[in-house]
Amino acid sequence: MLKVYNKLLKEFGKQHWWPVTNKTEDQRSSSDSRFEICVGAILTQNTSWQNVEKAIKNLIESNMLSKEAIRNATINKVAKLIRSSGYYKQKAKKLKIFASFSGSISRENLLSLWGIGPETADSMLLYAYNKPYFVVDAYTKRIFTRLGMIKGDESYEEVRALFEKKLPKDVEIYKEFHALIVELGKRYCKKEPDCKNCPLKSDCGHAIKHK
DNA sequence: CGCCAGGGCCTCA
DNA sequence: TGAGGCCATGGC
Repeated sequence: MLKVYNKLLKEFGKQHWWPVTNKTEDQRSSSDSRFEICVGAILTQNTSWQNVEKAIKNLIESNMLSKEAIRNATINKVAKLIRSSGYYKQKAKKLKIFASFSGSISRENLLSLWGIGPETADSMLLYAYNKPYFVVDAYTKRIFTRLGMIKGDESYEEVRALFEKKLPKDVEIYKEFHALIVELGKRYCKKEPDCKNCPLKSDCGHAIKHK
């Protein structure tokens, strides 16, 4: 597991995922940047990050990227701004529900909110709140199934538990590893994988079978 | 034109 | 508790 991480880190370098907006030009507070990460986590559900970036840009330009602004806006107003991220009516509702949540941020509380499932909750906890929850996504399952390290029919929680058991409990490693997994999934371990050029081909039984 | 992207909810067995 | 349908835009 750590070997895979180190290989990917060497191959791709640091990914620096979140926070996205450059904090040089405006003095956004850390709570602003936290909220922005959580918004991104919701908007990117089953959606390419490019489409999400446009939506976030629209929110910023309308001065709407804050809990208060989203909480006080109508669903339609939010929906219009985030249209490019897809599923925009659902996501507008999800954003409003999250922006209206005033309890403490725990995994259990996040999961109790409509629109926040395990991956979104863990993304928020890890990237916005620096808590050691490993984020499992479709790429993670696909890649580690092909690597032969899981069977592929495990539940989200089972896969998460495996990673958290195998890896040192280190937030920075969790953040970087998940980002690297996404990068490998996008570049090589696609639905139709490009095994020939994959940096993990020497470790991967799947790559050997598929020439 | 078809396929898919940094999922989650609902329904129905 | 798990499979299948649904949500929707934009890039290639």
